Parts: sequence; C-alpha cells; structure tokens
Amino acid sequence: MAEFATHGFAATRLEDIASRAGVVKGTIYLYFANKEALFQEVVRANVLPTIAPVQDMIAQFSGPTDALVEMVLRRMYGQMLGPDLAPIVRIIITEGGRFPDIATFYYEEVVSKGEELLRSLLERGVASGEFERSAIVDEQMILAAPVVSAVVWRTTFDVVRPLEVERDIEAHIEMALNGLRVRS
Amino acid sequence: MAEFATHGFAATRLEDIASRAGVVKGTIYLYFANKEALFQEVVRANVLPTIAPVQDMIAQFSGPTDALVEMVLRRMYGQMLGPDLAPIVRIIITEGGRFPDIATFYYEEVVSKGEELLRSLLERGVASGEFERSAIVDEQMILAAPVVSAVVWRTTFDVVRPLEVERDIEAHIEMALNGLRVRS
Amino acid sequence: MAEFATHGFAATRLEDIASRAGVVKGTIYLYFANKEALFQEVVRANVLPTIAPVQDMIAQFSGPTDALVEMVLRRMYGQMLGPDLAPIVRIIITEGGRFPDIATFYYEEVVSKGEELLRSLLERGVASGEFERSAIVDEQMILAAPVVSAVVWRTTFDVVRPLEVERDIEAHIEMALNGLRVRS
Amino acid sequence: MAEFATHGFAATRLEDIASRAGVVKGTIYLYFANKEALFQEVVRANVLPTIAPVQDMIAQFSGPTDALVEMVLRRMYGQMLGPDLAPIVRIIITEGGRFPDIATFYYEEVVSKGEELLRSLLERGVASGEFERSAIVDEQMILAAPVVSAVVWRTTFDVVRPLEVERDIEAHIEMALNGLRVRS
DNA sequence: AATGAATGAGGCTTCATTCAT
DNA sequence: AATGAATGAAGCCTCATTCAT
Repeated sequence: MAEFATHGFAATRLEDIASRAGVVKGTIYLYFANKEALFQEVVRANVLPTIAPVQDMIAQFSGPTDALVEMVLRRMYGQMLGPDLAPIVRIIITEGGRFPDIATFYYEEVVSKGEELLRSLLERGVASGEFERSAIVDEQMILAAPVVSAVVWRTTFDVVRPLEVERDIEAHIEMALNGLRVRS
Repeated sequence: MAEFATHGFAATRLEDIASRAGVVKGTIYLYFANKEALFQEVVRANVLPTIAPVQDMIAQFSGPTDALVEMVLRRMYGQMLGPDLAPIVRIIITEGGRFPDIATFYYEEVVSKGEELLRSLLERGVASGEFERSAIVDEQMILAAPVVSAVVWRTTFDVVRPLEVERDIEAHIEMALNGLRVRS
Repeated sequence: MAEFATHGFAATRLEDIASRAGVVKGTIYLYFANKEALFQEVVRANVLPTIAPVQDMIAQFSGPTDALVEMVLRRMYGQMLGPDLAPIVRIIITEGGRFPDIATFYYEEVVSKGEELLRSLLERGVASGEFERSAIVDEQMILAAPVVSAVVWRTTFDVVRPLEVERDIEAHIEMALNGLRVRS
Repeated sequence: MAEFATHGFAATRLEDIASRAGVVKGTIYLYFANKEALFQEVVRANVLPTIAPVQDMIAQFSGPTDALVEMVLRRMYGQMLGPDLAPIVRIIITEGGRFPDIATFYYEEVVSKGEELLRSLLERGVASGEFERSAIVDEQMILAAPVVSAVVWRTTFDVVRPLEVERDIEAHIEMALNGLRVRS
C-alpha cells in the first residue's frame, strides 16, 4: 500500500515492496500472478476493513440532525486524512482512472455506502423539519466533496501551504449547515 | 499534456509523445534535457494561459453578490472540467506530490490567484451585508472544494456513475449560499 | 579485460562483454552498478594477481648484481608482453588519463613496487662497488622505460615492423649495463 | 587534435570539434566523409609538419658524437613533450592499434626517419671510435624508448607522481652513454 | 515456501549522419 | 559555404518475470 500510494502503480518497484515485506522479489510470484494482480488485491484487501466504521456511524444516535451531520463530517476528515485510509484514497484518486475494476469495486464497497449514509442523514433532517428539501438532498455527495479536496491538498500543496484541518472543518460545517447568506 | 494526463509521468512513453508531435524520439532531446524537464516545461507552458481567464473573472460586476458567487462557481466548473484545464488539474493532482516544483509553481500561479478571487468576493458580500462573517470567509477555498472533487470524480468514478454536472452545480450553489438548515 | 584492452573503455560494448561471459547484458547489472564500475573493478581484480610475481622477483639472489639486473629486465619483458599483464598495461596506458582512480591504484599497487625493486637493485650494485652512483640511481624507472616502450610498439607498430623482442632485450641490457661509449 | 587526444576517437563528439572550430556539426560533412576520415586527415595533417625538424637535426653538427647524442635526446624530449607533438604521440599510442593505416603512415613518415637519424648517429660514433659496435647499434630505437615512456607517464601517472623531466633526461643520457657499470 | 540468479523486453538517452533551406 | 533541424541506429540501464535449487 505505502509503496503504491507514494509512487503510483507504474513507478512502484516490486523489489521495494518485497524488501518492505522482508522477502525477495521472486517470492511475490508465489502469491500473485503479476504486478497488476498484486496491486488490485492489495487495494481490495485494504479497502474492506474500512467499510465497517462507515456503517456503524449512523446507527445509534439521538439528538438534532445538524449535530449528527457535524459529527459525521468530522469523522470523515479523521478517517480520510488518517494513516489507514489516506493511502487508499490517494491510490483511488490517482490510479482509479487507469484501473476501472478498482474504481468500480471501491465505488460499490465504499462510496455507495457513503452516499446512502448521507442520504439517510439528509432525509432525517428533512423529515424532522430541520433541513430544507433542496437540491442537496438529491446530490448528497456534495456534502462530502470538501473532504476529497482536503485529501488532494494534503498530498499536493502541503509543501507550499499546509492544510489547516481545523479551520477547514469549521468552514465546511458552517457552509454545509448555514451557507453564506445572512439568516433573516 | 494529453499523454501525461492520461498515463501519468512514469507510464508515459517518450515515443508516444514524439509520434503525437509527428517527430521521432530523438528529436525531443533537441528541445528538452530529459523526460522530467519535458514534463515540467509542458506543464508550465500549459498552465500559464489558464491564468488570464481566472484574472478576468472578477473584473467589474454590479448586482447582488450571491449572483456573482453563482457565476464564479459556474465558470470554475466550466473551466476545470473543460478540455484545456482538466488535463492540467489532473496532472497537478496526481503528480504534484512527486514534483514539488510543479506543485509550488501551480499554487503560486493559479491557486493563490483563485484564493484572492474568492476572498474579495466574500469580503464584498460581507461589506454589503449580504453574507455573514463566518469561518468560510477565512477559509475561502472551501467554496471551490467541490469543484476539485468533481474533477476527481470525472476521471475516477465516471465509468460507474457518471457525474451529473448540472445537478452537482445546483447542489453546490444551494449549499454555498443557503446551507442545509431551514431559514427562519 | 580483453574487450576493454582491445577497444578501449568508450568503444567497448556491454553486450560483447556479456556474451563473452555467457550471459545477457542485464545480468551484468546484478554485479556492477554501471559500465564504469565494471571497468574499474575488472581492472582492479586483474591487477592484484600481478603484484605477487613482482614481489617475488627480487627475493634472494646471490651472484653479481649485473646478472640480477639482466634477470629482472628479462622477467619484466616476459611479463609485460605476456598474455596476463599486457592487456592491463595497455589499459593503464590508454585509459589511465581518463580514470585517475585507476591510474593511482595501479601506481600504488604495481608501479611503486617496481620502483622499490629497481632502487634496491641499484643500491645493491652501488654498495658492492659494481655500479656507479649516477643519476640513474635516483631515477630508477629509466631502467624500465624501454619495456613500456616495447608494449606500446607491440600494439601500435607491430603491423608495420614487428617488435624483435630478443634483439630489443639484448640492446636494452647492453645499454643499461655498459652504455654506448667504449670502455677504456 | 586536442579533442581526439583528450578523449580518444570513440569518446570524442563531433559537436565538440565543431564548436571548437566555430562551426556547426553539419559543416564538418562538407569537408570530411565521416568521423573516421576526419580523424585520419586531422592526424595526417598534424603529423606532416613535425617531420622537418627531425630531418634537420642531424645535418650540420661537428664535435664529439656523445655531445650530439645528448643534444638529439634533449630535443626529442622537448618536442615529444611539447604542445605540438604530445597530442599526436598520445593519439598514435592510444589509437594506433585500432587504425593500422595511421600507424603505418606515422611509422613511415616519422618513426622510420627517427630510426635513420639514430642509426647514422651511432654509426658516426662507431666510425670515430667513440662508441662500441654493440647490440644497440642494430636496435637503435632502444635509445629513444625512454622518451616514449616519458610521454606515457605524463598522461597517466602525472596526477600521482609528476614526471621530473630534467632528472629523467639526465638519467637517460647517463644510461645511454655510460651504462650502470663502473668504468675501469 | 522461499531464494537468488538470470532473462529479455522495453524505455531513456546519445550522437553520427542527412538534408532542406 | 553553412546552418539548424531532424533522423535513426545503437548503447546503457531498469525491472517485471521466470526458474532451478
């Protein structure tokens, strides 16, 4: 994972992967047909454990929906910028276009779950009268978009201007819940 | 550009670039020291023309600031998903981490300009009493984040679930201006 | 060795070296970092075994020193024109200027030993009253110079006028011991 | 000349030669068929002017032959270590083996003249009763051999231990005229 | 189950050579 | 007579892949 996330598929050398694993290049071929198969299986294997946490998140929670939205977003940042998920997200972003199988797999196993999570969140808010039934409800992923953007920033512009995660989250939540306009 | 955007730096073959340019591999070395120099110069040369449109965007505009925000966001989508900028943005996202020079260059020439643009927009809205002085004003890039996310989606999950740009834009603007909560 | 001695460093092709060794070009890189490293290691490895004979040469020898000088010179011709040392000497001569490391190494491991050998020879002759204490004693290498010249001739003018080694040695010894002038 | 002498035939780049000459690579092909033809013509053209001085040297000289030998040897060192001849000698030594035409040409135009020069010198000494008719007379080149050796040293070991030309010449003359043995 | 040695295809790079202008 | 742009062959080097042990 780490090698692929750091160098990308093409620039990653099997020798580096092997030595990280404490084995020799040839040993890899006892377990994987070739570099691409290794890549796909590595990604799949690392994606699966990340699904459960997303599942749990909504389950038991009582109280106002806006607090729930805030909590969900905070957790998203924590996970997608954390050491477990960040490399995977980076790989999906950079290599997904060249490996449709992986993109599809990731979409179905993770992204679509996130979509459902957000939809149910929004529906709950609408049902309770807290949220408007706006265009956002049908395009829930817009709510999570800034998290993706934060991951991109982290691996791209952090050398120039480091991401200020806390401020970023605050602004994100503010925008998501209140928007820019003054409330009358 | 097209080759690098499609395959990434490592997987791009000079032969492909050359044949696209209607020359032979060796000819490239009459103009560039090596593959990396070619890459960097190609990106730089293609980034520069994209700056002007960003500059123009703010220009003179009268009328309510929320309409201005909407216009700016629509233009951002139009450009960053368009054929000129999209490949560059894709390259910055995928290779920026491995080419800090390029990331820095792009940040300074493009991203920082966008930051200023958005800040002046928000300040204008605050000054006119239309917008709240919220956390968003100090973290303006949160406004543009969904555009980045849209570019990522286009090159990643479009095969699974194509991006519905129009709905995405509507939701984005709705969120940016009004947020989720019902207006009292 | 043979390839480098025949063609020089620049004109030697790794493919030729590999096929001589019964392997494939790529195999070379399992053992040497690059062409230059291969070259340097090949020279070093082949120089080392040539040191011992030089060492032995002086050993114990009783009898008149002029006979000892004659024997040493004859052995020098035998070795430096022989199949083991000749290629190395040729390489040192042709490539030493471009590879100072190798020149230094060869000087320290071989040439300086030869210098000592000749000095001790001459000192012995002076001590026994057989030789004059002339300028030759302080510039002992002049004694070996014709051997170098013979190696150069062999690889240069042998096609035009082959080196007549025996006559050459006789003349060399005659000159070294007696000089041109008639003895009074 | 300078380029070929410094880098050898294979490693010399036509571009470097051209820029030294203040022209462009392609221009060379207006005057020479290819790299090898250029090389051969360059060497030939630069060898020819060096012949005359050798010719003159013996011509008019009266006095003892040993003084003549000394003078000839000193001039040989002066010329072969000098800026005009040294590069040529270096080229002949390093590339002569790979370019028999050049070696033959150089032998016939220069070396054979030197041989004659030395032979007539020695015959004169023998005729006048100054020199012995020894093996040296029939292998005259042994007299010049240390000069060749000095040129080799200059381009090979000078970085380690610089050639001390004056001492070298003294020793050479001493050896040539008197040899090592004490005169009775 | 693992190694280490070897392969061979393929990519980057250099440079002698050509040619239209 | 000279240029400068382009070519294409060839060389160095890397690395995914194979295989005998």
